[in-house]
Amino acid sequence: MNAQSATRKTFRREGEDKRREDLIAATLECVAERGLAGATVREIAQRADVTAGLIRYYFPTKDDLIGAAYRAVMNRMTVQASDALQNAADDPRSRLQAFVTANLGAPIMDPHNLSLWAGFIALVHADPAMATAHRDGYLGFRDELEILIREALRAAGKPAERIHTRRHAIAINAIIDGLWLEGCLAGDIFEDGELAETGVAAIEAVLGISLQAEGGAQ
Amino acid sequence: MNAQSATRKTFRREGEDKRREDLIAATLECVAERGLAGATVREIAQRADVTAGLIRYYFPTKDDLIGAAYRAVMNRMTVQASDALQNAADDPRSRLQAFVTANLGAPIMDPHNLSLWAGFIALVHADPAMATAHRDGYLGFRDELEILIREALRAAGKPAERIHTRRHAIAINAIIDGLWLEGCLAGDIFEDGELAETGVAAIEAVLGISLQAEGGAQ
DNA sequence: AGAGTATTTATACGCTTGCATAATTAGAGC
DNA sequence: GCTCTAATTATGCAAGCGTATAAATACTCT
Repeated sequence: MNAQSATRKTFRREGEDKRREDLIAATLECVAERGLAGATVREIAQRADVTAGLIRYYFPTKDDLIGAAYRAVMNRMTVQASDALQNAADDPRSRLQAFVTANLGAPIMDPHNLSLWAGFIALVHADPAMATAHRDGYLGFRDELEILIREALRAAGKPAERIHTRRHAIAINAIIDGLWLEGCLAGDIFEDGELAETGVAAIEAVLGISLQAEGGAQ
Repeated sequence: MNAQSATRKTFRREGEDKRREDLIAATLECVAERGLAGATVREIAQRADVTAGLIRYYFPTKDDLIGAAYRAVMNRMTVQASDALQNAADDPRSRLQAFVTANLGAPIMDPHNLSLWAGFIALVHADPAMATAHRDGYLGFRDELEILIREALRAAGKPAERIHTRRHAIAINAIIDGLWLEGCLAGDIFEDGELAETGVAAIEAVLGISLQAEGGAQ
Protein backbone atom coordinates (compact mmCIF):
# COMPACT_ATOMS: atom_id res chain seq x y z
CA MET A 1 0.00 0.00 0.00
CA ASN A 2 2.45 2.60 1.15
CA ALA A 3 5.14 0.92 -0.86
CA GLN A 4 5.91 3.66 -3.28
CA SER A 5 5.64 7.15 -1.87
CA ALA A 6 3.79 9.31 0.60
CA THR A 7 0.19 9.07 -0.46
CA ARG A 8 -1.51 12.20 -1.54
CA LYS A 9 -3.85 13.74 0.95
CA THR A 10 -7.42 12.66 0.45
CA PHE A 11 -9.96 15.44 0.54
CA ARG A 12 -13.59 16.30 0.15
CA ARG A 13 -14.99 19.02 -2.01
CA GLU A 14 -16.92 21.36 0.22
CA GLY A 15 -19.41 23.98 -0.79
CA GLU A 16 -17.91 27.38 -1.36
CA ASP A 17 -19.72 28.96 1.59
CA LYS A 18 -18.72 26.21 3.97
CA ARG A 19 -15.06 26.46 3.00
CA ARG A 20 -14.98 30.20 3.35
CA GLU A 21 -16.51 29.93 6.80
CA ASP A 22 -14.08 27.22 7.81
CA LEU A 23 -11.11 29.25 6.64
CA ILE A 24 -12.33 32.31 8.48
CA ALA A 25 -12.93 30.27 11.62
CA ALA A 26 -9.42 28.83 11.38
CA THR A 27 -8.04 32.33 10.94
CA LEU A 28 -9.79 33.52 14.06
CA GLU A 29 -8.44 30.57 16.02
CA CYS A 30 -4.92 31.44 14.96
CA VAL A 31 -5.31 35.09 15.84
CA ALA A 32 -6.84 34.17 19.16
CA GLU A 33 -3.96 31.89 20.06
CA ARG A 34 -0.90 33.72 18.82
CA GLY A 35 -2.01 37.10 17.65
CA LEU A 36 -2.21 38.49 14.16
CA ALA A 37 1.41 37.58 13.52
CA GLY A 38 0.58 33.97 14.27
CA ALA A 39 -2.03 33.87 11.56
CA THR A 40 0.18 32.70 8.71
CA VAL A 41 -1.23 31.12 5.61
CA ARG A 42 0.29 27.77 6.46
CA GLU A 43 -0.90 27.79 10.04
CA ILE A 44 -4.42 28.70 9.01
CA ALA A 45 -4.47 26.01 6.38
CA GLN A 46 -3.30 23.37 8.83
CA ARG A 47 -5.95 24.42 11.31
CA ALA A 48 -8.60 24.11 8.63
CA ASP A 49 -7.19 20.72 7.60
CA VAL A 50 -6.43 21.97 4.14
CA THR A 51 -3.29 22.76 2.21
CA ALA A 52 -2.06 26.30 1.99
CA GLY A 53 -2.69 26.70 -1.70
CA LEU A 54 -6.40 26.37 -1.27
CA ILE A 55 -6.58 29.61 0.64
CA ARG A 56 -5.57 31.52 -2.41
CA TYR A 57 -8.31 29.80 -4.32
CA TYR A 58 -10.92 31.44 -2.12
CA PHE A 59 -9.12 34.60 -1.10
CA PRO A 60 -6.95 36.30 -3.75
CA THR A 61 -4.60 37.58 -1.09
CA LYS A 62 -4.01 36.99 2.57
CA ASP A 63 -5.20 40.48 3.37
CA ASP A 64 -8.54 39.60 1.87
CA LEU A 65 -8.86 36.68 4.24
CA ILE A 66 -7.86 38.81 7.19
CA GLY A 67 -10.36 41.45 6.17
CA ALA A 68 -13.11 38.87 5.88
CA ALA A 69 -12.21 37.57 9.33
CA TYR A 70 -12.39 41.07 10.75
CA ARG A 71 -15.81 41.69 9.32
CA ALA A 72 -16.93 38.32 10.63
CA VAL A 73 -15.91 39.19 14.16
CA MET A 74 -17.49 42.60 14.12
CA ASN A 75 -20.62 41.12 12.68
CA ARG A 76 -20.67 38.40 15.29
CA MET A 77 -20.41 40.90 18.11
CA THR A 78 -23.16 42.99 16.62
CA VAL A 79 -25.41 39.99 16.29
CA GLN A 80 -24.73 38.87 19.83
CA ALA A 81 -25.65 42.29 21.15
CA SER A 82 -28.82 42.33 19.10
CA ASP A 83 -29.74 38.89 20.37
CA ALA A 84 -29.66 40.25 23.88
CA LEU A 85 -32.21 42.82 22.79
CA GLN A 86 -34.51 40.17 21.41
CA ASN A 87 -34.68 38.49 24.80
CA ALA A 88 -35.07 41.73 26.73
CA ALA A 89 -38.27 43.08 28.18
CA ASP A 90 -40.42 45.59 26.35
CA ASP A 91 -39.55 48.63 28.40
CA PRO A 92 -37.03 50.75 26.48
CA ARG A 93 -35.03 51.34 29.62
CA SER A 94 -34.66 47.63 30.19
CA ARG A 95 -33.67 47.20 26.60
CA LEU A 96 -30.92 49.79 26.86
CA GLN A 97 -29.69 48.15 30.03
CA ALA A 98 -29.71 44.75 28.39
CA PHE A 99 -27.76 46.12 25.44
CA VAL A 100 -25.10 47.61 27.65
CA THR A 101 -24.84 44.54 29.86
CA ALA A 102 -24.52 42.27 26.85
CA ASN A 103 -21.69 44.33 25.42
CA LEU A 104 -19.86 44.29 28.75
CA GLY A 105 -19.99 40.57 29.41
CA ALA A 106 -19.07 37.31 27.77
CA PRO A 107 -18.78 36.48 24.96
CA ILE A 108 -18.41 39.98 23.57
CA MET A 109 -16.01 41.23 26.19
CA ASP A 110 -13.24 38.78 25.39
CA PRO A 111 -9.49 39.22 25.01
CA HIS A 112 -9.55 37.40 21.70
CA ASN A 113 -11.98 39.87 20.26
CA LEU A 114 -9.78 42.69 21.41
CA SER A 115 -6.68 41.16 19.87
CA LEU A 116 -8.30 40.90 16.52
CA TRP A 117 -9.91 44.29 16.75
CA ALA A 118 -6.68 45.99 17.78
CA GLY A 119 -4.71 44.27 15.08
CA PHE A 120 -7.13 45.64 12.59
CA ILE A 121 -7.22 49.12 13.95
CA ALA A 122 -3.48 49.20 13.58
CA LEU A 123 -3.93 48.42 9.89
CA VAL A 124 -6.67 50.97 9.38
CA HIS A 125 -4.17 53.74 9.25
CA ALA A 126 -2.41 52.31 6.20
CA ASP A 127 -5.42 50.93 4.33
CA PRO A 128 -8.16 53.44 3.40
CA ALA A 129 -10.62 50.72 2.39
CA MET A 130 -10.28 49.20 5.82
CA ALA A 131 -10.71 52.61 7.35
CA THR A 132 -14.10 53.25 5.79
CA ALA A 133 -15.16 49.70 6.61
CA HIS A 134 -14.42 50.41 10.20
CA ARG A 135 -16.08 53.79 10.23
CA ASP A 136 -19.27 52.31 8.85
CA GLY A 137 -19.27 49.74 11.61
CA TYR A 138 -18.75 52.39 14.23
CA LEU A 139 -21.49 54.67 12.95
CA GLY A 140 -23.87 51.73 12.66
CA PHE A 141 -23.28 50.82 16.26
CA ARG A 142 -23.74 54.40 17.40
CA ASP A 143 -26.95 54.80 15.45
CA GLU A 144 -28.39 51.68 17.01
CA LEU A 145 -27.40 53.04 20.38
CA GLU A 146 -28.93 56.42 19.68
CA ILE A 147 -32.30 54.84 18.97
CA LEU A 148 -32.21 52.93 22.23
CA ILE A 149 -31.29 56.12 24.06
CA ARG A 150 -34.08 58.13 22.50
CA GLU A 151 -36.68 55.57 23.38
CA ALA A 152 -35.38 55.20 26.91
CA LEU A 153 -35.53 58.95 27.41
CA ARG A 154 -39.07 59.12 26.07
CA ALA A 155 -40.15 56.25 28.31
CA ALA A 156 -38.82 58.22 31.26
CA GLY A 157 -40.67 61.32 30.17
CA LYS A 158 -37.50 63.22 29.30
CA PRO A 159 -36.93 65.32 26.21
CA ALA A 160 -35.22 63.38 23.46
CA GLU A 161 -34.36 65.76 20.68
CA ARG A 162 -31.74 64.92 18.14
CA ILE A 163 -29.29 67.50 19.40
CA HIS A 164 -29.17 65.89 22.81
CA THR A 165 -29.33 62.29 21.77
CA ARG A 166 -26.36 62.73 19.47
CA ARG A 167 -24.17 63.91 22.29
CA HIS A 168 -25.53 61.24 24.55
CA ALA A 169 -24.85 58.58 21.97
CA ILE A 170 -21.27 59.74 21.62
CA ALA A 171 -20.71 59.73 25.36
CA ILE A 172 -22.44 56.44 26.03
CA ASN A 173 -20.72 54.80 23.13
CA ALA A 174 -17.47 55.91 24.71
CA ILE A 175 -18.46 54.44 28.04
CA ILE A 176 -19.24 51.09 26.47
CA ASP A 177 -16.10 51.05 24.36
CA GLY A 178 -13.90 52.14 27.21
CA LEU A 179 -15.24 49.59 29.66
CA TRP A 180 -15.16 46.89 27.02
CA LEU A 181 -11.55 47.70 26.50
CA GLU A 182 -10.69 47.61 30.16
CA GLY A 183 -12.49 44.33 30.61
CA CYS A 184 -10.82 42.70 27.64
CA LEU A 185 -7.39 43.82 28.70
CA ALA A 186 -7.57 43.03 32.37
CA GLY A 187 -10.83 41.33 33.13
CA ASP A 188 -9.36 39.54 36.11
CA ILE A 189 -8.91 42.68 38.19
CA PHE A 190 -12.63 43.34 38.18
CA GLU A 191 -15.32 41.49 40.01
CA ASP A 192 -17.94 39.61 38.07
CA GLY A 193 -20.41 41.99 36.54
CA GLU A 194 -18.62 44.99 37.99
CA LEU A 195 -17.97 46.59 34.64
CA ALA A 196 -21.54 46.10 33.46
CA GLU A 197 -22.83 47.62 36.70
CA THR A 198 -20.41 50.49 36.44
CA GLY A 199 -21.44 51.10 32.87
CA VAL A 200 -25.14 51.08 33.61
CA ALA A 201 -24.67 53.42 36.56
CA ALA A 202 -22.59 55.83 34.52
CA ILE A 203 -25.11 55.83 31.71
CA GLU A 204 -27.96 56.44 34.13
CA ALA A 205 -26.05 59.42 35.45
CA VAL A 206 -25.42 60.81 31.98
CA LEU A 207 -29.02 60.42 30.92
CA GLY A 208 -30.41 61.44 34.27
CA ILE A 209 -32.82 58.52 34.37
CA SER A 210 -32.97 55.08 35.92
CA LEU A 211 -32.75 52.11 33.63
CA GLN A 212 -34.71 49.95 36.06
CA ALA A 213 -38.20 50.05 34.62
CA GLU A 214 -39.71 49.71 38.08
CA GLY A 215 -38.00 52.63 39.80
CA GLY A 216 -37.99 54.95 36.79
CA ALA A 217 -38.68 58.55 37.61
CA GLN A 218 -41.70 59.83 35.70
CA MET B 1 39.08 57.60 -4.79
CA ASN B 2 36.21 55.27 -5.45
CA ALA B 3 38.45 53.20 -7.64
CA GLN B 4 38.60 50.13 -5.53
CA SER B 5 35.43 49.36 -3.66
CA ALA B 6 32.44 50.86 -1.92
CA THR B 7 33.82 52.80 0.99
CA ARG B 8 32.75 51.79 4.43
CA LYS B 9 30.10 53.94 6.02
CA THR B 10 31.53 56.62 8.26
CA PHE B 11 29.88 56.93 11.64
CA ARG B 12 29.94 58.76 14.91
CA ARG B 13 29.91 57.15 18.31
CA GLU B 14 26.92 58.44 20.14
CA GLY B 15 26.17 58.20 23.80
CA GLU B 16 24.23 55.16 24.83
CA ASP B 17 21.17 57.16 25.86
CA LYS B 18 21.10 59.16 22.66
CA ARG B 19 21.32 56.04 20.53
CA ARG B 20 18.57 54.28 22.40
CA GLU B 21 16.31 57.29 22.02
CA ASP B 22 17.08 57.58 18.33
CA LEU B 23 16.35 53.93 17.74
CA ILE B 24 13.08 54.17 19.63
CA ALA B 25 12.11 57.28 17.70
CA ALA B 26 12.89 55.54 14.42
CA THR B 27 10.80 52.59 15.52
CA LEU B 28 7.85 54.82 16.27
CA GLU B 29 8.14 56.48 12.88
CA CYS B 30 8.04 53.10 11.18
CA VAL B 31 5.08 51.90 13.16
CA ALA B 32 3.23 55.14 12.57
CA GLU B 33 3.79 55.00 8.83
CA ARG B 34 3.29 51.36 7.96
CA GLY B 35 2.05 49.67 11.06
CA LEU B 36 3.83 47.23 13.30
CA ALA B 37 4.51 44.95 10.35
CA GLY B 38 6.43 47.79 8.73
CA ALA B 39 8.74 48.13 11.68
CA THR B 40 11.43 45.73 10.53
CA VAL B 41 14.91 45.79 11.91
CA ARG B 42 16.33 46.94 8.61
CA GLU B 43 13.76 49.67 8.11
CA ILE B 44 14.27 50.99 11.60
CA ALA B 45 18.02 50.99 11.17
CA GLN B 46 17.80 52.86 7.89
CA ARG B 47 15.52 55.45 9.44
CA ALA B 48 17.98 55.94 12.28
CA ASP B 49 20.83 56.19 9.74
CA VAL B 50 22.53 53.20 11.22
CA THR B 51 23.17 49.63 10.12
CA ALA B 52 20.89 46.87 11.28
CA GLY B 53 23.44 45.11 13.40
CA LEU B 54 23.69 48.00 15.77
CA ILE B 55 20.16 47.50 16.96
CA ARG B 56 21.09 44.21 18.48
CA TYR B 57 23.93 45.91 20.29
CA TYR B 58 21.47 48.01 22.26
CA PHE B 59 18.46 45.70 22.28
CA PRO B 60 19.12 41.98 22.66
CA THR B 61 16.09 41.15 20.61
CA LYS B 62 13.68 43.01 18.42
CA ASP B 63 10.89 42.45 20.91
CA ASP B 64 12.89 44.35 23.46
CA LEU B 65 13.05 47.32 21.14
CA ILE B 66 9.35 47.13 20.43
CA GLY B 67 8.60 46.93 24.12
CA ALA B 68 10.78 49.93 24.83
CA ALA B 69 9.02 51.86 22.08
CA TYR B 70 5.64 51.01 23.56
CA ARG B 71 6.65 52.22 26.99
CA ALA B 72 8.00 55.39 25.41
CA VAL B 73 4.68 56.17 23.75
CA MET B 74 2.66 55.57 26.85
CA ASN B 75 5.10 57.59 28.87
CA ARG B 76 4.96 60.45 26.38
CA MET B 77 1.20 60.63 26.55
CA THR B 78 1.27 60.47 30.32
CA VAL B 79 3.77 63.28 30.49
CA GLN B 80 1.77 65.45 28.10
CA ALA B 81 -1.33 65.01 30.23
CA SER B 82 0.60 65.84 33.37
CA ASP B 83 1.99 68.96 31.73
CA ALA B 84 -1.54 70.17 31.28
CA LEU B 85 -2.03 69.81 35.01
CA GLN B 86 1.03 71.94 35.74
CA ASN B 87 -0.49 74.85 33.87
CA ALA B 88 -3.96 74.42 35.34
CA ALA B 89 -5.52 76.46 38.08
CA ASP B 90 -5.43 75.45 41.71
CA ASP B 91 -9.02 74.38 42.05
CA PRO B 92 -9.23 70.57 41.91
CA ARG B 93 -12.27 70.73 39.66
CA SER B 94 -10.42 72.86 37.16
CA ARG B 95 -7.52 70.46 37.34
CA LEU B 96 -9.70 67.47 36.56
CA GLN B 97 -11.25 69.35 33.70
CA ALA B 98 -7.85 70.31 32.35
CA PHE B 99 -6.71 66.72 32.58
CA VAL B 100 -9.69 65.45 30.62
CA THR B 101 -9.46 68.19 28.03
CA ALA B 102 -5.77 67.56 27.51
CA ASN B 103 -6.35 63.87 26.92
CA LEU B 104 -9.09 64.60 24.40
CA GLY B 105 -7.21 67.08 22.26
CA ALA B 106 -4.00 67.39 20.31
CA PRO B 107 -1.36 66.09 20.56
CA ILE B 108 -2.59 63.15 22.61
CA MET B 109 -5.70 62.45 20.59
CA ASP B 110 -3.88 61.65 17.38
CA PRO B 111 -4.30 58.86 14.83
CA HIS B 112 -0.62 58.05 15.02
CA ASN B 113 -0.83 57.45 18.72
CA LEU B 114 -3.78 55.17 18.18
CA SER B 115 -1.92 53.21 15.51
CA LEU B 116 0.96 52.69 17.85
CA TRP B 117 -1.21 51.83 20.78
CA ALA B 118 -3.38 49.40 18.85
CA GLY B 119 -0.40 47.66 17.32
CA PHE B 120 1.03 47.03 20.74
CA ILE B 121 -2.27 46.02 22.28
CA ALA B 122 -2.56 43.35 19.63
CA LEU B 123 0.67 41.91 21.00
CA VAL B 124 -0.36 42.03 24.62
CA HIS B 125 -2.37 38.88 24.31
CA ALA B 126 0.53 36.75 23.15
CA ASP B 127 3.37 38.36 25.10
CA PRO B 128 3.06 38.22 28.91
CA ALA B 129 5.83 40.75 29.43
CA MET B 130 3.96 43.23 27.27
CA ALA B 131 0.78 42.40 29.15
CA THR B 132 2.18 43.40 32.52
CA ALA B 133 3.79 46.46 30.98
CA HIS B 134 0.42 47.54 29.76
CA ARG B 135 -1.38 46.75 32.99
CA ASP B 136 1.06 48.86 34.92
CA GLY B 137 0.50 51.76 32.59
CA TYR B 138 -3.24 51.42 32.82
CA LEU B 139 -3.31 51.22 36.61
CA GLY B 140 -0.92 54.16 36.85
CA PHE B 141 -3.21 56.27 34.72
CA ARG B 142 -6.25 55.21 36.68
CA ASP B 143 -4.60 55.95 40.00
CA GLU B 144 -3.66 59.43 38.88
CA LEU B 145 -7.22 59.91 37.75
CA GLU B 146 -8.61 58.63 41.02
CA ILE B 147 -6.65 61.21 42.97
CA LEU B 148 -7.97 64.00 40.78
CA ILE B 149 -11.49 62.69 41.26
CA ARG B 150 -11.19 62.47 45.01
CA GLU B 151 -9.92 66.01 45.31
CA ALA B 152 -12.57 67.33 42.96
CA LEU B 153 -15.31 65.63 44.98
CA ARG B 154 -13.91 67.04 48.21
CA ALA B 155 -13.72 70.52 46.76
CA ALA B 156 -17.39 70.22 45.87
CA GLY B 157 -18.25 69.07 49.35
CA LYS B 158 -19.17 65.57 48.24
CA PRO B 159 -18.18 62.34 49.96
CA ALA B 160 -15.06 60.84 48.46
CA GLU B 161 -14.51 57.46 50.01
CA ARG B 162 -12.36 54.86 48.36
CA ILE B 163 -15.26 52.59 47.49
CA HIS B 164 -16.91 55.28 45.42
CA THR B 165 -13.83 56.80 43.87
CA ARG B 166 -12.68 53.42 42.58
CA ARG B 167 -15.88 52.95 40.64
CA HIS B 168 -15.78 56.53 39.48
CA ALA B 169 -12.23 56.14 38.31
CA ILE B 170 -13.13 53.06 36.31
CA ALA B 171 -16.07 54.77 34.67
CA ILE B 172 -14.31 58.04 33.96
CA ASN B 173 -11.27 56.28 32.66
CA ALA B 174 -13.58 54.48 30.27
CA ILE B 175 -15.12 57.76 29.15
CA ILE B 176 -11.72 59.23 28.42
CA ASP B 177 -10.45 56.10 26.66
CA GLY B 178 -13.61 55.71 24.64
CA LEU B 179 -13.72 59.30 23.48
CA TRP B 180 -10.00 59.27 22.78
CA LEU B 181 -10.57 56.28 20.60
CA GLU B 182 -13.45 57.84 18.72
CA GLY B 183 -11.49 61.01 18.16
CA CYS B 184 -8.41 59.21 16.93
CA LEU B 185 -10.37 57.03 14.56
CA ALA B 186 -12.68 59.61 13.11
CA GLY B 187 -11.74 63.00 14.41
CA ASP B 188 -13.10 64.71 11.32
CA ILE B 189 -16.72 63.85 12.05
CA PHE B 190 -16.65 65.83 15.28
CA GLU B 191 -16.55 69.56 15.74
CA ASP B 192 -13.55 71.17 17.36
CA GLY B 193 -13.56 70.52 21.04
CA GLU B 194 -16.79 68.57 20.85
CA LEU B 195 -15.30 65.42 22.30
CA ALA B 196 -13.64 67.27 25.16
CA GLU B 197 -16.92 69.04 25.97
CA THR B 198 -18.83 65.80 25.76
CA GLY B 199 -16.33 64.13 28.04
CA VAL B 200 -16.43 66.86 30.64
CA ALA B 201 -20.22 66.91 30.62
CA ALA B 202 -20.43 63.15 31.01
CA ILE B 203 -17.95 63.19 33.85
CA GLU B 204 -19.83 65.97 35.59
CA ALA B 205 -22.96 63.87 35.35
CA VAL B 206 -21.25 60.80 36.74
CA LEU B 207 -19.73 62.67 39.65
CA GLY B 208 -22.78 64.85 40.20
CA ILE B 209 -20.71 68.01 40.40
CA SER B 210 -19.72 70.86 38.14
CA LEU B 211 -16.13 71.09 37.06
CA GLN B 212 -16.37 74.84 36.57
CA ALA B 213 -14.82 76.23 39.72
CA GLU B 214 -17.04 79.30 39.60
CA GLY B 215 -20.41 77.58 39.45
CA GLY B 216 -19.50 74.71 41.73
CA ALA B 217 -22.16 73.78 44.24
CA GLN B 218 -20.82 74.03 47.74
C1' DA C 1 51.10 60.30 19.82
C1' DG C 2 50.01 55.54 20.51
C1' DA C 3 47.38 51.68 22.49
C1' DG C 4 43.24 49.86 23.83
C1' DT C 5 38.40 49.38 23.81
C1' DA C 6 33.70 50.11 23.10
C1' DT C 7 30.97 51.14 19.31
C1' DT C 8 29.70 50.46 14.67
C1' DT C 9 29.79 48.29 10.06
C1' DA C 10 29.56 44.46 7.01
C1' DT C 11 28.34 40.01 5.67
C1' DA C 12 26.13 35.85 5.84
C1' DC C 13 23.09 32.14 7.48
C1' DG C 14 18.89 29.71 8.26
C1' DC C 15 14.09 30.21 8.40
C1' DT C 16 9.58 31.69 7.30
C1' DT C 17 6.60 34.06 4.62
C1' DG C 18 3.14 34.94 0.79
C1' DC C 19 2.38 33.68 -3.68
C1' DA C 20 2.58 31.16 -8.13
C1' DT C 21 1.83 27.10 -10.86
C1' DA C 22 1.53 22.39 -12.38
C1' DA C 23 -0.29 17.97 -11.25
C1' DT C 24 -4.10 15.41 -9.28
C1' DT C 25 -8.69 14.07 -7.97
C1' DA C 26 -13.51 14.21 -6.20
C1' DG C 27 -17.86 14.71 -7.57
C1' DA C 28 -21.64 16.34 -10.83
C1' DG C 29 -23.99 15.68 -15.23
C1' DC C 30 -25.13 13.13 -19.09
C1' DG D 1 -19.99 4.34 -16.13
C1' DC D 2 -17.58 8.04 -18.55
C1' DT D 3 -16.33 12.66 -19.03
C1' DC D 4 -15.51 16.97 -17.82
C1' DT D 5 -14.62 20.53 -14.69
C1' DA D 6 -13.87 22.79 -10.59
C1' DA D 7 -11.76 22.01 -6.25
C1' DT D 8 -7.74 20.55 -4.04
C1' DT D 9 -2.92 19.03 -3.37
C1' DA D 10 1.95 19.34 -4.03
C1' DT D 11 6.02 21.67 -5.03
C1' DG D 12 8.89 25.47 -5.62
C1' DC D 13 10.53 30.18 -5.71
C1' DA D 14 12.03 34.75 -4.54
C1' DA D 15 11.95 37.99 -0.97
C1' DG D 16 12.30 39.45 3.57
C1' DC D 17 12.85 38.41 8.22
C1' DG D 18 15.64 38.25 12.81
C1' DT D 19 19.90 37.02 14.39
C1' DA D 20 24.83 35.76 14.68
C1' DT D 21 29.62 37.01 14.13
C1' DA D 22 33.89 38.86 12.48
C1' DA D 23 36.18 42.86 10.83
C1' DA D 24 36.82 47.83 11.03
C1' DT D 25 36.94 52.24 13.25
C1' DA D 26 36.10 56.34 16.21
C1' DC D 27 37.05 57.88 20.44
C1' DT D 28 39.36 57.79 25.41
C1' DC D 29 43.06 57.59 28.27
C1' DT D 30 47.69 57.93 29.35
